[in-house]
Amino acid sequence: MEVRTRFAPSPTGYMHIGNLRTALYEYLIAKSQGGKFILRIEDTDQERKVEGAVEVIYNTLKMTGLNHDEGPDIGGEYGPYVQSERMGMYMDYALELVEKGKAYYCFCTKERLDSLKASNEHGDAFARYDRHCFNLSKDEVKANLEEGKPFVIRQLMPNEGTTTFDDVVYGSITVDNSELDDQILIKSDGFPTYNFANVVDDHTMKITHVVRGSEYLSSTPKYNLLYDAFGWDAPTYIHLPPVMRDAQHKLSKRHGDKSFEDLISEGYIVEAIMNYIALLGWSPSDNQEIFTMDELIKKFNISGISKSPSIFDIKKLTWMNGEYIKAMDFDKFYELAESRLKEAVKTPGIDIKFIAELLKSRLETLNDINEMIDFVDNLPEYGTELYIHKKMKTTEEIALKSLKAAVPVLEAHDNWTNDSLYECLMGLAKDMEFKNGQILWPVRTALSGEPSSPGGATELAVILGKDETIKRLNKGIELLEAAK
RNA sequence: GGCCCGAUGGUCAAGCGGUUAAGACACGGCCCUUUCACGGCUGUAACCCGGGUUCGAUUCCCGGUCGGGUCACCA
Repeated sequence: MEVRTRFAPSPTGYMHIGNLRTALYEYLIAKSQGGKFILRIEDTDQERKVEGAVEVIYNTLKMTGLNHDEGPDIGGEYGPYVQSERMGMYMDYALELVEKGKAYYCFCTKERLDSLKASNEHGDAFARYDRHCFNLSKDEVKANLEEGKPFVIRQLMPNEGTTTFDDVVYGSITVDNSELDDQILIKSDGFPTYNFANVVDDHTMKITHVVRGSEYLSSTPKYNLLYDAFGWDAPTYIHLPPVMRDAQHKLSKRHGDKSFEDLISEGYIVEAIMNYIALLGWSPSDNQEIFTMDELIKKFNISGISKSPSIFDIKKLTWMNGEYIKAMDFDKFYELAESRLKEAVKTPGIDIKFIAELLKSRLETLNDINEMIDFVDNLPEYGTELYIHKKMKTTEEIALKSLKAAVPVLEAHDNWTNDSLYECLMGLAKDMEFKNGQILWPVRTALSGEPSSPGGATELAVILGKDETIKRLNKGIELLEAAK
């Protein structure tokens, strides 16, 4: 049988990292077995409707390469794929259950339900419905309906025995049926509850593997009973442990955790994000860590999914992002970095591409760019202690000598390329009987005004050009003289 | 509170009755080097606790602790 998984997000306007990982796993489970990945939009909550939110979902799937085989935008055999467009069917299915004696009308008012809860000794959250309306006779039900009394339809749970289901990652789980509440299937406004719509949709869309967060683990017996009531085969369940911010909190946008688009705008690479979240809760049978999507499809297996929650570690993502940047071919990197480079360097005539080459192996995120090269436009204020470097064997005195010697030599030098400049300064070091570092470190420092820079002395000289280089060298001399 | 689930270094994680308990991130050190970064080498650091079962438990069973989830006319 063909494997069919579905991603069923609510359009909230952003892509939550936990949801994205769920989508990834759903995609991988389907694709690793040659199956189909379906997109269904769960927009029944009209109050939470957000403008443009569905587009965010389409865009994210497109960007990440999680291409769906069926969905609202591309159609398919089992549509519609937007839940709000499927409203007609749920009532019929619910009535079918009433017919079969597996569900019943309930006319209880909110007030009665509330008082039921209030009288519960364990607190209002723990009260189960008392089946008051299950005892209504056919005639009473009929009379109520004719009267136009508002009603809901409830699922009739067995009051004895246990229900067991198998989850691929958590194994066999059994609960007492007495724990199960007669949950509402159809609300008084005629709309289905999520629980009911989900089962009907998954079945009618022929979903074979239901992949979702572990928060649904405890309601799964109810779903299974629903499948049984209809006489349908239940799908294979794959529950996923949550992605956490720390040991006790799930990742949540509301508490300031980053969404997918936040990460992108902070300079993270799509592929790195996907690679990283693939490893949050799943591990391959070998030690591979860097994966292309195709490799993931090939290597993904459900048995590698873990049961325990994982904490989202931005540091490891950042490391991985750096790996992706380093491995990327230059043209692609330049394309991604260009706007940030141009934002960071405004001085005309600067060779941005050359800077990009220097930066590529030094960046962890694209957002590091600005901070790393803002010295190009403006030499920062710096103290002369920067000239002191133990390993380079430099002191302020040596630095002053170096800079003073370097200025005339460089003024006379015309071939302003890295190799030529390097040769030139090395020659100077030799003439002065200085160590290489004793020339190069002071020059680098004078040119950048920073303790570290994305290139050495000669590279910075190339970036800045001859005039600016001489100017900054003289500035360095001035500062060192003043510090004497 | 009832029920369900989980627990290996700071983090991600391998492990599936016998191991010197992998690997990665982070952190420290060393090397390379014109700083930084890259690269290479290296170090610190873990089986939640108590009972069983067993010749032998990180691994299996039971109890506890801690953490999470769930118990809506929300999804």
